[in-house]
Amino acid sequence: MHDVAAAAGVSRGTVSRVLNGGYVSATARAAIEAAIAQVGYVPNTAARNLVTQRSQAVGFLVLEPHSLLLEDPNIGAIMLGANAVLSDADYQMVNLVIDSARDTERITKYLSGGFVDGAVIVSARAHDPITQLVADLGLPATFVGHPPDLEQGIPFVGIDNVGSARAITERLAGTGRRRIGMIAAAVDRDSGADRLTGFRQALGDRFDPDLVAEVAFYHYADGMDGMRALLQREPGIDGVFAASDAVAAGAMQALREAGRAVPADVGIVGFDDSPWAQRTAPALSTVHQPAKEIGARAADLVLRQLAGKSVETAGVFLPTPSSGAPPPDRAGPDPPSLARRPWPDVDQGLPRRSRAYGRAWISFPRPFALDRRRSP
Amino acid sequence: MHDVAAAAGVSRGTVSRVLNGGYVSATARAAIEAAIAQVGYVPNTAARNLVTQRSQAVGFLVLEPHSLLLEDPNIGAIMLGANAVLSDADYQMVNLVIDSARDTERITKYLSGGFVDGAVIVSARAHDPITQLVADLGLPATFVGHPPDLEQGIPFVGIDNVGSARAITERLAGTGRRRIGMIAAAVDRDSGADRLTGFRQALGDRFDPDLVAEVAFYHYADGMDGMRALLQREPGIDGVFAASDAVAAGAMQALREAGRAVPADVGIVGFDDSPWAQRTAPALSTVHQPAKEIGARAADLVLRQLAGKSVETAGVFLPTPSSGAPPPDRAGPDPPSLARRPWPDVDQGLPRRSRAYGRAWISFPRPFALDRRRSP
DNA sequence: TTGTACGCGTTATCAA
DNA sequence: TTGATAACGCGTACAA
Repeated sequence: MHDVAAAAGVSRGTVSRVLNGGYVSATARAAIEAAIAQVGYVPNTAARNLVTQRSQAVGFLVLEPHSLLLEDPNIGAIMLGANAVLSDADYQMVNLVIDSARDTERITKYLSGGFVDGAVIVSARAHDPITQLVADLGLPATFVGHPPDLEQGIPFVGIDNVGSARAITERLAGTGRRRIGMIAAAVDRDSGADRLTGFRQALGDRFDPDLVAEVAFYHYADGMDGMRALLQREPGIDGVFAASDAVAAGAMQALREAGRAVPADVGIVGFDDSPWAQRTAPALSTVHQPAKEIGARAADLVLRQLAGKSVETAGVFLPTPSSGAPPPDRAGPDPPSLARRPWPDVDQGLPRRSRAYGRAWISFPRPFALDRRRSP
Repeated sequence: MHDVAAAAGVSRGTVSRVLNGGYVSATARAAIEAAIAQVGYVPNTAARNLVTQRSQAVGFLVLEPHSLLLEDPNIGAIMLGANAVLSDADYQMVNLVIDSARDTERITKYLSGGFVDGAVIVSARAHDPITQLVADLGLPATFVGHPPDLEQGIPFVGIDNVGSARAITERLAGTGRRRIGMIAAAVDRDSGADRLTGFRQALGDRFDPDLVAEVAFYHYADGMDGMRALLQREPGIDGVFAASDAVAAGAMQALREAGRAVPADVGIVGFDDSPWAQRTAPALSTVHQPAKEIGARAADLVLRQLAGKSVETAGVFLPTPSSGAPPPDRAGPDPPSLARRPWPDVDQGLPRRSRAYGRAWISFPRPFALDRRRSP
């Protein structure tokens, strides 16, 4: 900058003003811009951050194993949605995966060091140290999912996991399955716990804790393990609610290995409406989750806080999968009915169908992939 | 820091010394550490960066569409490998996806602003502006894949795509297929171009340009499109080399829709040995690519430059898939033979088998998934 | 409209 | 071993 000022024959203050907007004469501005181009000047962000106390960056915190970032298209889609909003506002999104005590330590430094102005936090559990840190720092943040009770005052955005899980379980039960189990993943996260709750609610008296296999993550491999466990406990199982599509895909693999036909012998439903749901054979019925929009809203809530606007700290529930109304951008004037509507896939653009069922929107490849009467 | 110094009754210089290591008396150190805890002091990284001219962060640049980061387990695995090495050295990896002119602009600022000390660059093409920027900045960097000719002096790490593609194509041809096509993705990247070259070399006189469908990305959807195009051009096609496993999975879906059986009617091979390869039915034969290690080596090369060590700028070719030797950590004393060996999957840990075939290591789920004589 | 000068929070140099 | 003090590169209040 010194060089630029010298080349343009002005003071550094004037250079700074043309960079940031201030009263500058046209001649001075022209001279400075020429000098900038000539010298190849780029502002030093560290110095700017130091004085402005801002970084123009927002962290995207994921409290899951690194591998899940690749496995789980749901997290990926949330990330994409957040990134779209952030880059649009000229913020740089910084991915921060916390998977160990060492990660926690390094990222604690990162967050407190002024590297980010705010954060979107995914998969936080109560008592996660990072959650506490964000609160202590007063870092503008938004949770994806229910916040731990501690952190009131931090907004969140999510879906009605309980209602959606209940709805798809009821649908599964409606196909005449008698022994219905669940592969419940990540019950230490609110999403996992809520989906289990919804499953339990749907089954009521018929709920059998023995038919719930708990696994750690929304992971293909965990789906295989969970399904094997269920088969061992109850060979007569004929229906399974998998906590995510990836889990469902793993479960189907385990069933194939066990020689069970899907959906003839065992019906499976998933959750997320991710690409997994279509790439299984047969394609999965699943709950549509507006993952990209969740990410976008979460990022937007961070940006609003950054702009000093007021924000509802109570939380935002996106309507698509759970409120009984179709997603806003596709909503017709009528209340949701059983009429089919075209539905774009999460990220492939392949046509699917969705239907309001109870309080949930369920996405499926055929009228209903599980109906025994329709499968050969 | 001022507060800490005051609370401990020392100068800021002494505080800085206990933070960064220097001669400090035990009593002073104790007093300062107590003060740090009491005040809840965290160093300001922006200020530190300003004076040290370092950020302890390394960028992971991907010059692909955002969605590919989710779709392509290969990029993901490279990222994981890089991140493991970087976090181990207490560097923060920052993900930078460049997918538009606006991204380029924002990330240019980010890179020139001192936000990162170095970069791992994936999928760069010649003449990518970012490539030029990195060279101009003198930013310590490593390319994954061949570097564009321009940027000599920047090291790279890759595999022998030509040789591997040739080997697996020869294997495919060896199963008796007569009309063999290729779905060539990303031919504007070196990996895509090289795989096409290898395919062409393997077929020699039998190479028919009409049987090559070029698609933009290593994408499931592109695989479907490519396969449809091939089927239209040559209904009698009976073998396909897909440029990646995701492309192969898409191609299989298209074949399924067209009523062709795999591998009975059409044999397919892929590339990457990613989870895609196992989750298709039947599972794919594919070229094993040590993606995690590629990422790790690339990150390591950046770190070495940062440490001022000399680095071979010519490039590193990892031996696993292409050099004719088995991967270092699993290599026996003997030269590779046709004997089977157990092989852990890229990230699932499921057992697979690999075999040296010509210059490439090929990973497959059965003796050879394509052998017609072995499939019903 | 412009230049001057101070301060942002650290590290590094030097003399003590 | 410690304490002053000068950078680091920039934004901005203030004076001109």
